[in-house]
Amino acid sequence: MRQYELRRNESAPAADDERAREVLEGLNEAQQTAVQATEGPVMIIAGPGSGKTRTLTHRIAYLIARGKAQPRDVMALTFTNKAAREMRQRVQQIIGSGSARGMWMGTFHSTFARLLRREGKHIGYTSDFSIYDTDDTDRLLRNLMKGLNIDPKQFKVRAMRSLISSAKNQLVSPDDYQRMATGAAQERAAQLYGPYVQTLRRANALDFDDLLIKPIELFETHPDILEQYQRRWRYLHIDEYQDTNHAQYKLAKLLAARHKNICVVGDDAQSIYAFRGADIGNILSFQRDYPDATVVRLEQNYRSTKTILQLADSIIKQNEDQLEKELWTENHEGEYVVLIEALSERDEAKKIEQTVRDLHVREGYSYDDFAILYRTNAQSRSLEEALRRGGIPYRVIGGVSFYQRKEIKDVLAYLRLLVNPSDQASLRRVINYPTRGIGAKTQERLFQYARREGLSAWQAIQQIDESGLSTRAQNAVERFGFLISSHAAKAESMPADELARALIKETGMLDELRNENTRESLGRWENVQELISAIAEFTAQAEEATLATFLQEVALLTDLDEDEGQGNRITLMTLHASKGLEFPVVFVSGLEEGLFPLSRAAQEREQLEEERRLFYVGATRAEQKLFLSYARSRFLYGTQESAVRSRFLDEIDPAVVRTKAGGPIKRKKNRFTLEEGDAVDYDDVDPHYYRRNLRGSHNTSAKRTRTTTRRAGTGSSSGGSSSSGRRVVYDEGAAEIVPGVRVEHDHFGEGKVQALDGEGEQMAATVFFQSVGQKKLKLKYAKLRRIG
DNA sequence: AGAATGGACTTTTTT
DNA sequence: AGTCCATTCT
Repeated sequence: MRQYELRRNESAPAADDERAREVLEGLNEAQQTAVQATEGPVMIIAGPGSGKTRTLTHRIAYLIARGKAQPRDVMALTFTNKAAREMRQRVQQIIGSGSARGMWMGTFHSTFARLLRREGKHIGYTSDFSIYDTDDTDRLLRNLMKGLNIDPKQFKVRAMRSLISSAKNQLVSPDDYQRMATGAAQERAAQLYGPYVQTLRRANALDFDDLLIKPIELFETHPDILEQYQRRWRYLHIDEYQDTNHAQYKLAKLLAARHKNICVVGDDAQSIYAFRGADIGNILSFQRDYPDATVVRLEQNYRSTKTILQLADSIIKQNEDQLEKELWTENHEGEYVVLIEALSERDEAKKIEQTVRDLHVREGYSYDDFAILYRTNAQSRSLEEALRRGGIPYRVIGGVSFYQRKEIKDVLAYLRLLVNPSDQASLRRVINYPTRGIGAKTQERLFQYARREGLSAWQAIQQIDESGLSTRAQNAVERFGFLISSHAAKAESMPADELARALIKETGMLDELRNENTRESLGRWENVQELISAIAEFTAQAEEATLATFLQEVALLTDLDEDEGQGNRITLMTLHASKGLEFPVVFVSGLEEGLFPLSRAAQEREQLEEERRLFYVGATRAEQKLFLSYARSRFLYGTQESAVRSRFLDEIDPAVVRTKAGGPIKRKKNRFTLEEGDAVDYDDVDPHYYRRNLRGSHNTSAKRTRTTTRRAGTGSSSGGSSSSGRRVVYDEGAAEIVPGVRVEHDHFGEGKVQALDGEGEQMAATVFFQSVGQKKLKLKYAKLRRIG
C-alpha cells in the first residue's frame, strides 16, 4: 500500500482523489453515504455485524485522503482500549503507517486523562494525579463512613459509591445533591459526597467519573481552552454512542459546538450499560440536538447466518423502546440454533464441553473459534471445571485482571506515592506493608495529628517529631518517610523501571514473597517481576513515557485489553464483555429465570428490556453456530436452587431452534403451570400444607428447648420441625433430616446425623461422616440427601 | 503485632 | 461454599 505522507504545517493538505476512491471501494451503499458525509453532524444507526468500525475507519481515512483533515484534526472516542487499538491499526493500514500520528484515538477515559495531564493545572491538578479505581474509592468511602458513623452493614459501600457516581455523572454538585436527596440511602450518600470529593481533591486524585467531569469543569471555566480544542478537533467520532452517559454527552456537545462535524455510531438495541449511567436517550435524541444531521442506517449484516439473525430479531422485537431497523444478510441460511437442556450447572458445563470437543474433532473448529457467554462472572467456575476435566484450553476474561491483583496493586500504590505524595489512599495502603511497626494505633494518631495541624498525611510524616508519638513509632514513620522521599529524589535521574525495582527491593516485599515459598507466593513474585518489565517496555516506547503516565494508563486498563493470551483457547466471558466481538461458535449459557434475566431486573420493564438487549448482544456475537443452554437446577449463591427456564426461551422464534436431539422446542403456554420434570421449591407450594400437618405442636418455647438440646441418635419424629411452625423438607421424597438418619453430602460422602439445632434458616445438623469425622452443617447450605 | 477463630454476608453487569 | 471482617487468643 502506498504511503500517504502529510506535512504537518500545511493548512490545506492536498486532496488525493484516487486514494479517496480506493477508500470507498468495497463498502456498501449505506456505508459509502456515511463515509462521504464529511460536513455536519452524522448519525449512523448500525445493527450488529454491519461493519460499523470499518465504516468509521474508512470515514477517517476518507477525510484525510480528500484533504478535509489532517490526522491531528481528528478525534475518535471508543469504549474500550481494544476498539481504539483496532481502529488505529486499520486506519494505518489504509492510509499508511505513521500517518495516524497526532490523531487522538482512544477511550473516553484515557483521552480525557491525557487532556487533564496537559490542562489540569488550570483547575488545580498537577499532571502527576493518581487515578482511583473502584477498589480505591471503596476503601476511601469505607473510611469516611467510619468517620461519619454510617453503619456499613446497613448502607453498603458499593451502594454509596454508585449513588455518588450517578450524581457525578448527572453533574449534580454535593450541595445540590444534599438538597434533592430522598430516602435514607440517598441521604447518607449526600453526607458522604462532599467529604469524598474533598478527599480526592486533597489527594490530587481523580476517580473514573472525574476523568469526564473535570474536563467539563475546565471547559466551562476556561472558554479559551475549550475554543483551542474545538478548533483543533474539527472531526469528532464517537463509537457505541448508545452507551454514553450524561457527562460524555455533554463533553461531545461542548467539543462539537463550533464545527458540528460530529459523527456518532450506535445501536440502540445494543445498549446494555444503563446501570452505569449510559443514557439511551442520547442516541434517540441526536436528531433533536442536531436537526440537520445526516442519518444513515447500516442494516446489512456481514457476520451471522440468516438463522441466527432471525433469532436475534425475534428477541429484540419484544422490546417496546427501539428505533426501527430491518436487518438482513446475504449470508447462508446456516444451521438451526441449538437449545441445550441440562439437569444442573455441572451437567450444562459438561454438555457444552462435549459440544466444543465434538465440533473441534469432527468439524475442525479451532479452539479460538468458540466463546461461552454467561450473565454473571460466578458462572465461569463450573464451566472452567468441565473444560479442565475435558482438557480443553480456555481463557477467562473478566476474572481478576493482572493489574487488580493484590501484589500488583501494592507495588502500584508505592509508585503512585512516589510520583504523587499527596495520594492518601496509596499511602494508607502501603504505610505498613510489609509490616514495619506502624500499626493501626500509630496510623490513627498520625492522621489525627495531621488533621489537627491542617497538614496532609505526607507533610505530617515529614514533621513527625512534633507529633507526640512514641519514639519507637516516630522512628518507624521516619524510616518509611525516608524510603519514599529518597526514591522520589531519584525519579528524575533514573529510568522508571530501575527506580521501581530499587524501591520494591528496599521495601522487602520481594523477600517476603520468596521466603513464604509457596506456589502462590512465588507466582506473586513473578507477577511483580512482570510488572517491572511492563514498566520498562512502556518507558521504552510510549509517547509520554513518564511513570505517572504509566500509572494513569494502567488504571484504565481492563483485562479485555490485555494480550490476546497466545495460544489456541476458547474464551469465557460475561455477555457484557462480549460486546463488539465475534466468534464462529457461541454459547449463551444459564438461560434461567432469576439469572438471565436476573430476578432484580425482571421487575421493571426498562430493566427487563436491558436484559433482553443483552441476550440480543450475546446471540449476535455468533457467526455460524449458536447454542443456548439452561439448567434445571443451579448451585448459586451458596445454595442449590431449582430453576425455571428463562422467559426469553419462550419469546424466541421456535422455527429456528432445535433441541440437541433435533426436535422442536416446546413453548410453554403458561409458564406458571408446572410440567413434568420441573423442579419444585417447596416454599412456593401451598403454605398451609405444612401447617396442617403440624397440629398439636404449637408450644414454641418447649420446642426451642428440645431442638437446641443435643439428642444424639434418638430419631424422634418431631426433630425436623422448627418453631416457625413449618416442617422443613429438603428434598423431594427424601423426607426430613432428623437425628439418626443416614445422609449423603456432595463433598463429605456418607454420614449419620447426630443432632439438630437452630431453627428456620439457621437450622444445622451435626453429622458424623465416615471420611472426615464430625461436622456441623447448616441445612440451608449443605445439601444433605437422606439415604437408606 | 500477628495468628487463629468464628460469624456474617454474598452475587449483576464495568470504564 | 467461599470470602471478608471482627474479635479473641498467643
